[in-house]
Amino acid sequence: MSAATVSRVLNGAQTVDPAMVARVLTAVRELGYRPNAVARNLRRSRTSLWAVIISDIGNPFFTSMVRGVEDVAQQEGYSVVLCNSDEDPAKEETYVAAALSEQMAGVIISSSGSVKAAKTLVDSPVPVVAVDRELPRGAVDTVVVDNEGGARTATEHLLAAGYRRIACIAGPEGVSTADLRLRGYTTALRGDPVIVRADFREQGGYDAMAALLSSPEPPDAVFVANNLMTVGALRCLTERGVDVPGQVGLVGFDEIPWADLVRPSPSTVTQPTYELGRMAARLLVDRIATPAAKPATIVLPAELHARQSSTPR
Amino acid sequence: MSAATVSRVLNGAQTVDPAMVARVLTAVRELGYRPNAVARNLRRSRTSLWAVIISDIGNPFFTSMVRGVEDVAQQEGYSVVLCNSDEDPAKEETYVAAALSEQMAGVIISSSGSVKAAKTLVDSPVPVVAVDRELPRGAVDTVVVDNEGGARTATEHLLAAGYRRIACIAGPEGVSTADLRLRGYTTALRGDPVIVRADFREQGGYDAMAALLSSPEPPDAVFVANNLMTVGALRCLTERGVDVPGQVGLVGFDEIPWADLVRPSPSTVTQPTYELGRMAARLLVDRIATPAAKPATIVLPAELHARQSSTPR
DNA sequence: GAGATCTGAGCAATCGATTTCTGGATGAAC
DNA sequence: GTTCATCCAGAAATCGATTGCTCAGATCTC
Repeated sequence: MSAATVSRVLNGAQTVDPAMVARVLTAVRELGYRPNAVARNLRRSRTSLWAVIISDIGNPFFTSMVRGVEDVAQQEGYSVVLCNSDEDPAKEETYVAAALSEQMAGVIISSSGSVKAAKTLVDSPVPVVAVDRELPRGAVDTVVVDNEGGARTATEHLLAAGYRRIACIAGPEGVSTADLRLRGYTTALRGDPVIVRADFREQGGYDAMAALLSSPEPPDAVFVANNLMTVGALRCLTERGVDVPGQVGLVGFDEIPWADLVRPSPSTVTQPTYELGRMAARLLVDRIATPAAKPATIVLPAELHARQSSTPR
Repeated sequence: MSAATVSRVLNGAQTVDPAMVARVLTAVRELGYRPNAVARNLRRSRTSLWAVIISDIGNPFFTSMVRGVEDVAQQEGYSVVLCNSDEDPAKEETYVAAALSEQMAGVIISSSGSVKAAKTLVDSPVPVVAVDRELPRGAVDTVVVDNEGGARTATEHLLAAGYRRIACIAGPEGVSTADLRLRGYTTALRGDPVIVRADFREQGGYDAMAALLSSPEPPDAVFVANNLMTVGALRCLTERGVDVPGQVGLVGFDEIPWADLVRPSPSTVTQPTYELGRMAARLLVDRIATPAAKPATIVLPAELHARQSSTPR
């Protein structure tokens, strides 16, 4: 029999005689034949792979999000290729280039801020969805949480709890989540803002907290703009024997795994991370189906979980 | 000019005139030409992708390991496709089939126990490395930690600290790490073993701990066979107001992120997770270079980090 | 200056599956 | 009995880059 017939059988074409179908299937089984997906992709000029480009695979925020993406992908017949840019724009550009070369069916990206990578993506015909962080200057489908609102809520919560000198450990300039959370903080704050920029990593949070503590007028509370920096700040405080929340109150953005087992347990603004990934994947599915549709932006709510670290004074 | 010339330029062949090289390169730049990697892979009948099949993307153990794999991969010119089997043999089989169809250059797998997936892999020509968990019945390159030794050390540590009725919350039967850690525990233990099997997940650890506490003769210490179950056990203990280590001592296998911030901080047997991934990647590189070489097994040491949860009596 | 050697670019085959086109066999209709 | 529609399987083109082979033109040798 010919290859054409086999192909038709394996792709479920209707125009094959049942007896022939049976013959093909037994032959496939006996020979252990496995179609070459590379050749198929070339001929069809499309693949069934999505690239998900995230900026830190070690951050539980992203792993939960990826799970959301993955579940939808599996359901829709796609596989997910996870790319870890490690907050490095050069790595991000490499992965974007690879995704385009490999003719990926779609890209979901949480930008580490590379304008070049963003431009390459937007100029390409590949469907793109931005998740968690907006794509620099890109008019693409986007799923984010209400970063500004969440930060405002956190700051107002600290004010309501009686803290007065509230500092902010912010993220890197140019990353949309960092800037929006900072704006939420400054908007909510009465009095002068005290801002330390850090890098969204644990050590950065530690150093920023240390700097705040050794300033002439140390704050009586901090709002920390992401989970890893919150851990760093907490570690700094406990190492130096600073009483939390007695001497310094604390609220962090993003959830921390097993936050309830940490003492003092940190109050956090939690995001629906799984849902974030799920929505991004849904948008990608829609975009692939109708490439010309107008880009949508979905904003999901962030929620305050008050724990020990911000007990009212 | 012909496509052949362009191909030679882009692949750095020596047989092209410098003037021609320049012409090609400017043309490539102006047209924004991007080679189709799918076609290249088909022609060369190999790709530059590795599949890394792990059993739980939410477990920080794996994310750290993946980072180790990734760093070597990048260095060697490979990209990493991360596949999350979620401890589901069916999913694992799907991913293995996909990896073979897609002509992946290599596979690194932490088996969730599917014999079928293992057999498919071993029978295929694709280079395979097992990491963290041995491949069922597979004679392939393997990188593991000294699970039995680590478990023995943990148990002996509890004995030396004065605990006498030491129970074990073990992992699922048939998974090599679970069985070896259990053996280490029984070997080290003097007296009767008390064993509860669970599923390596948080809820499983919680339930197992609850069962132990409500038994007629509750243990005065537990050895928990992985990190997620350790968290579950700890949560159970703190929720019920059981003093740790006063009433019940605890040592867990695997590191827990920010364990030092948890109160009481859990003693753990830590593995060199990053190194585990790095070694697996190195083995894969070697295997790709010399497919006929004899399979190697590398055993890395596990190290006890004593913290508050196993303070001597 | 004739023949040998070398360089470099194009032609064409190739990877393996998909898909359009083609034609033989079968059956129905008149 | 002839014509025509239908069905199904095989032949062949195709996807786009790579690479062995070929050959024109340049360079070299004696």
